[in-house]
Amino acid sequence: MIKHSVVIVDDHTLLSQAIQTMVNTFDKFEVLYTCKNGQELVEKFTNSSSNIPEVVLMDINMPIMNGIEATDWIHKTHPKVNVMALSVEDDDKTVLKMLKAGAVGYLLKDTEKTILEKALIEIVDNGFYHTKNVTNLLVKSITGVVEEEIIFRDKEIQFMKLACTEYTYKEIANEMNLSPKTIDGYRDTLFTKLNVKNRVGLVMYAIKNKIYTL
Amino acid sequence: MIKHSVVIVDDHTLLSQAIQTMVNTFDKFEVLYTCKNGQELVEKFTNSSSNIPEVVLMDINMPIMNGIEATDWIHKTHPKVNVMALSVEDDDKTVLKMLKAGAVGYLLKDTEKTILEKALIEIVDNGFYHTKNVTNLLVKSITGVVEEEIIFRDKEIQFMKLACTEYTYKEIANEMNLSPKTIDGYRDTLFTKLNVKNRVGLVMYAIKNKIYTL
DNA sequence: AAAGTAAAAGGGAAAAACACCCTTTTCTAC
DNA sequence: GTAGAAAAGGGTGTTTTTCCCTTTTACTTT
Repeated sequence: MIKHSVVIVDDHTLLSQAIQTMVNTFDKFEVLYTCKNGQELVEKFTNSSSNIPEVVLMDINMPIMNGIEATDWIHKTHPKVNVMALSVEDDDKTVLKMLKAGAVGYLLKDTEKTILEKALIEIVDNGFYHTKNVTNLLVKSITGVVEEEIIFRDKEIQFMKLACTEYTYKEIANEMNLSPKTIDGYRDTLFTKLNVKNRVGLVMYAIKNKIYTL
Repeated sequence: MIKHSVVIVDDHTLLSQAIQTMVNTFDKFEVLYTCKNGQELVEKFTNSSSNIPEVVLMDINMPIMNGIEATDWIHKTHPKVNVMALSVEDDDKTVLKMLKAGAVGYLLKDTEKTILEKALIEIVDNGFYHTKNVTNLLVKSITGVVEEEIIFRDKEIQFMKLACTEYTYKEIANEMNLSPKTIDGYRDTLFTKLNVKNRVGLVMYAIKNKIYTL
C-alpha cells in the first residue's frame, strides 16, 4: 500500500519528532520530514518537488515564519497540499486567521491520537476535517458575531510596541523621530479604535493580540 | 531485558501520547501510563504501588496541579522516583524552582529525540542529567547572580492586579476601600521594589511574573 | 503602659498623560 | 489635476501620575 506523505512543522524538535513517530505508526501515513519553522518549509518545497507532501501538520507559534504566514504561502503556491493546524491556541481570531490562510483542519494539541488519525484520513479522503468547535466558530463568523480584525498602520504597531515599555510619550516620539504631538495623535486614534481609556488599556490590548511579545 | 518504567505528565494529550510512542521505541524504556496534570498523577501513585515508575517526564505548565507542585509532592513522598522536567519554559527562575522541587533533569521541548534517550539513560544510571545551560545556571545561583524572589503582601498583589486594568488609582483605592493616598504609597514602594519607572513597568512586571494573568 | 515599627493617610508640587479641536502636508484614486 | 482621505503637526486646558515628605493609626514587643 502506498502511504500518504505528511510533513510536520513545529519549532519544538522533540514534539515534531514525537508526532513523527506517532504518525509513522498510522497504517496509511508516513512522515516525509519535519521542519522547525515556515521558512525551512519554504526552502524544502522549493528545493525539490519530491519534498511536496499531501498533508502538512502545522504549528502556529513559530519563530521566523509563523504558521499563518506559512499556510498562506502553501495555499497560494501549492494549492493541492492540505494544511492542518495543530496548535495549543484556541482563540477565535487565531483559528479564523488560520482558516482564512487556507487550513483545511484545525486540531488542538489536547486531542487523542485516534482523533489525529481520523482527521488525517478525512483530509485525504474528503479534503477537510473540522471539529464541532470550528464549525460553530464558522457559523458565528458568517453571522458576524466575531468582530472583524482592526487594521493597524506600521507606525501604529511600532508606537504600540514602544507604549509597552517604560518610555514616556516624549521619549517614544524621540525614538520614532516624530514630534511628540504626532505621537499624541497616534495615541488618541488608537484609544478610540481600540475603545480603551488609557495607556494600560493599550498595553493590555497589545499583549493580548501579540503585537507586543513578552 | 527488563525495561525501565516511565510516566509522562502533560496536559496536551496528543503530545503526551506522541512522546509515549517515542519513548516506547527506546530499547531500555517503556511508558507505564500518561497523566493530564499533577492531581491525576497523585491519584495514580496513591491508588497502587504498581503505578510507581522509575522516571517521570513532567511538563510545567498544567492546570489544577502544576509541574513544580507535582515534582515537590513526588520528591517528598516517593524520593526514589526520578523526575525530569520537559518544558518550553527556559527562564532561570522557573528552572531553579523545578530543581529546588527535586527534579533531577531539565530538558527543553526543543531538543532531539536522541538527547531524550541519552538523558533517560543517564538518569537511571547516575541519578541525574543536566545540560550545560542548567549547570551554568546552578553556578550562577550559588554565586548569587540570580536575584532572589521578591515577597509581596496580599494588598500589594491585589493592587498590582488592579493596576493592570484601566482603573485610575482613585478608582483602585475605591475598589480596595482605601484612601487614594494609601494606594499612592503602594505604588511608590512597588516602583522602588521592582525598580520600575511608571505604571507600564509595573504592569509588565505583573504579567511577566504571572501576578496578573491574561 | 511605653516604645517601637509598619501600614495607612495626607499635603503639595511638578511632570506626564489625556482630551479636544484645529491646520498643514502627503498620498492616492478618479 | 483635483478631490478626498490619511498622516503629521499644533495649541490649550484638564486630569492623572509621580515624587517627596509628614502625620496618624494600628499593632507588636518588652
